[in-house]
Formats: sequence, structure tokens, C-alpha cells
Amino acid sequence: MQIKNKHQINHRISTDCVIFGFDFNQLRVLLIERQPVEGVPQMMALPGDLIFEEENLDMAAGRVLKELTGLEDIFLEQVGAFGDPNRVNKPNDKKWLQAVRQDPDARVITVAYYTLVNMNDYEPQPSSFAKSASWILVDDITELAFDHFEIFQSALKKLKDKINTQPIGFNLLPEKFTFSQLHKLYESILGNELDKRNFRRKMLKLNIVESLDEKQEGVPHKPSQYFKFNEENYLILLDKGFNNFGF
Amino acid sequence: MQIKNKHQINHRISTDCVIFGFDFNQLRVLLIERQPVEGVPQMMALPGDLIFEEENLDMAAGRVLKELTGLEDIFLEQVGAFGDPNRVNKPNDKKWLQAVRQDPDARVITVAYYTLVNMNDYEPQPSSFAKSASWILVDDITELAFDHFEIFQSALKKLKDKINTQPIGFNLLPEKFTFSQLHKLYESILGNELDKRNFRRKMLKLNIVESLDEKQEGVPHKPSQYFKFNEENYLILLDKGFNNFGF
DNA sequence: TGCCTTTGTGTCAAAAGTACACTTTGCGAA
DNA sequence: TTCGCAAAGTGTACTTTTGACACAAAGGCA
Repeated sequence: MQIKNKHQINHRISTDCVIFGFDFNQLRVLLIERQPVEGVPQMMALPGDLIFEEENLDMAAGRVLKELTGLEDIFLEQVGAFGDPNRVNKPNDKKWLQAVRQDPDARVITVAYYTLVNMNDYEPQPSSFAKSASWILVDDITELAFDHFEIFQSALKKLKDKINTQPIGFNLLPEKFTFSQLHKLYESILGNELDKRNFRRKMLKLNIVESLDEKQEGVPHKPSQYFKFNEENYLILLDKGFNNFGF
Repeated sequence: MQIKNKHQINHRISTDCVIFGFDFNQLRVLLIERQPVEGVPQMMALPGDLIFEEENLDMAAGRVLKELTGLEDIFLEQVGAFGDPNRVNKPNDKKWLQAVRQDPDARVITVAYYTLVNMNDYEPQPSSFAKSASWILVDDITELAFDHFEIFQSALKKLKDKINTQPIGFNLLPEKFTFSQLHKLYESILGNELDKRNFRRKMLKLNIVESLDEKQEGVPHKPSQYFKFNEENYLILLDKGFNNFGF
């Protein structure tokens, strides 16, 4: 193929995933360490990979998620496309690409996705694109490789917006959970405190959680009732969302 | 450059724009007719173009918008990336690409944007990528080239969501406008009726419109007061948005 | 038995939402 | 000149939602 004019430029497409998890106390993101390269300080990055020829974008993101976590068929939502020509401008990122990629100067556009998973369902696996993976507290993420910090921030903002229009938690919590855990989850996504009684009242009105006949055991305080999501109502609400500017 | 493995596939990146306008009565989208090709029935499409090497994604979308409408420096928001390998599967789309593109089988990923413009500010220009352009009623759009219909639907959904969290109208209406026009605008975006008195009350409480000392003239009914946006408050609200699930 | 920790619950006042109908203004036609 | 038409503009009563706030109950442990 011949490059005839400036329209005819080709690009690589990659996908990066912001995988959120919840440890019952704080929100975390699954980050990887890139393959080590001599002379390049280690830096954390979002898991991601170039997409294959026969894949669509969603499939590529699903593959990255599966390879890293083993999880399949779960909620994955697009954050957007990121693709500055100067996306790779940190010297260490350049060095890393030169060591690892065959065509280190090729322009790359990445399509980012985010997802919410239950941290306890599996152990992160090292994979073809990651030396190791670990759950990092959202509040501790200050710098990432390439433009991944910007992507992470967009994903977090999307998650915060989502909480106002859709139920959240189904994928982040185990099957049975306590109201405090749900409460904590909302607080850690939003980053501020929520009144306990008001939270409970609002949540119950949504009709998506229901009480089980089971209590916590062995805790040195009043044991909490367990709850589960009512999947049917949850899905209905996911679908129609809840408006409230209110027209 | 050599293609060594399936990761190394290159793609074309294009951008497509969903340009919304408002004719004081209904919502419209600026669509183009593709360059005519012998044997391919005309079909409308979103304006768009392949991106240039030195451009980032936002710049490319801005360029398409400017070339078509002359408008610059206005709100453009990303809808997302679309890129099925089978994106181009209608026979007429294939024929068209074969006639027009040098490499008609190259896989194309498109990054879509939407924007809101005041229809009266300019005349759409034919341009390098469009034989002609015209404003089509949102309700009349039933079929578009490639996957543009899907893109259009995503953009419209984004616009509807936006209306619940941010003020809308600044770019869609002229500098002075009547309350009914604003009201109609909201109704045509949302696709349903809104109570006149309640709409006015809510809108006024936002504090983003203010009454001018000027009335409509020459209308065969009670003349309407003109209003304008209070740009300062509008921008503040744009920035912080309004939540209302209410945590 | 007393202490510590977390759960779980109710009320009241303020704000917001919803539903609803009649008067006003200006033009134009009879 | 007056009558009719069409759209503008305005208020109220009722219901629902929000937001602020404090204390008793349960269970482990020392």
C-alpha cells in the first residue's frame, strides 16, 4: 500500500481498560506494570493491548479483561477514544516503546473502556501484556504511563455520573452484602459522606435490594442483615435510568 | 513497514459529526450527500473525514465542522468510537468505497462527535467530502450510510442525557430568544410535552436566562418578551452540572 | 456485668414537583 | 370599531422528596 496523501495515514488501535473494584472500604483500580525494560523506571499503566484484525472494539476490551482477570460477559462501557499525536511524549514512554514495539513511532489511538468487578471473584493473572497486576487505591493514583492518567480520570468521572442515573453495585459487590457495604461503596465512588438514614431510605425506595433471612455472625457488635439485589428490578432501572432534573 | 503478526494491523481513523440544529420548532441534523457514484443510489450520511497525521481527534472533528459550516471554536463533544470490522457491510457502501477510496477494504474506525449550532448563523457549504448538505428533521432520519444511523442514535441519546445534567441552548438559539422558543427546544430534544408554567419556573430558578427590555413585534398575538442567556451563570452550571438522584 | 462498636430506626420542616385555567396583548377581518 | 384569534404570561393547592438530626438494640469481649 502506498501513502499518497495525508489522508492516507494509518494508525494502530489499542484498547485500555479501567477496571474498578471495591474492597468493602475503598475503590480501587487494577493496574499493571509494563514489561520491564532496561533503563526505564517501572511505571504503572492501565491494562490494554492492540486490537486484532478480526475483533471489534468491544471484543478487544473483553479479551483484555478476560486475559487479566478470567472474567467474561460482564458490563464494559466505553469511555471514549484518546489519540493525540503527542500522546506519547514522556521520554520514558518513548524508550519503552522503542524497546518493545516493532514500530515505536506509529501513531496509536486508544479506545478506553471501564468496568466494575467484584475483587474477590478471582486473582489477577500476569498476562501477555502485563508483568504483574495489582489493585491500587483510587486516591493513590497520581501518575500513569502514556496518557493513562487522563483516561483514568475520565473513567472515574463517568462512573460518578453514572451513579446519578443508574443503579450501581451489582458487579462490584458479592451476592449477599450488608447495607453498610453498599453505603460505603457509594461513598467511595462519590468521594464524600452520605447520611446513613437518608441513604437507606433512598436506596430502599428504588426497590432493587431486598433483605435476606440471614445475619452477619461473629462480629463484635450488632450483626447486620444481609441483602441481595433484586436482579429483575435492577435491570429495569439500569435500562430506564432515573432522571431528576425532572422534565 | 512489515506486518509481522496480527497485532500489527493498521487502520484508518475517521471522524464523523452529528451536528444538531433547531429551527424554532423541531430538532434537525445536518446531513450530507456523498459524492455521487455511478450505480450507487444516493444516501445521506453524517459529515466526516479521515483524520490527518498531525491532528488530534478533536481537531479533526473541528475541521470537518468548520469546512462544512464555517463555525469555529464551538462545543464539540465526543460520542465515542465505532469500529466493527463489519461496519461496512451494505453492498452499496462497498461499491461507493471502491469507487472513491484508494484502499477500499482498509478497516476504518470512526470517532464520532456531536455539536449544537444555531442554524441561522450560516449556510451549509458543499465541501471536499460532501456534494451537498442539508438540515434533516430528526424524526425523518431512518436510514444512513455505513453505521451512521447507529452513531446518530447514540448522539441523540447523549444529548437527551445531557439535558438532565447541564444547561442546553446557548449554541442552538440566537442571542435573543423567547421563552417559547426555549421551551420548544427542550420539548423537541426530549420528544415530549412539558408543562409551560412548570418549565418556566424551573428554568428561571436556574438563573441562566434573563429578560431583555424588548418585545416581539408584528406578531398577531400578545408579543413575547425577549430573553438572553446569562453567560456567566450558564458557564458555571455547565461546569458543575446539576445532579439529582441526589446523593 | 459493663463497655465498646456498629446496626437500625423516625420525625419534622423546607424545598421541589405536579396538575391545572384564565386573563392579557396585539393583529386582522368583518 | 369591535370581535375573534392566537400565543403569552401568571398562581395555587396538593403531594412528594429532601435534609438534618439522636438514641436504642445487639453482640462480642474483657
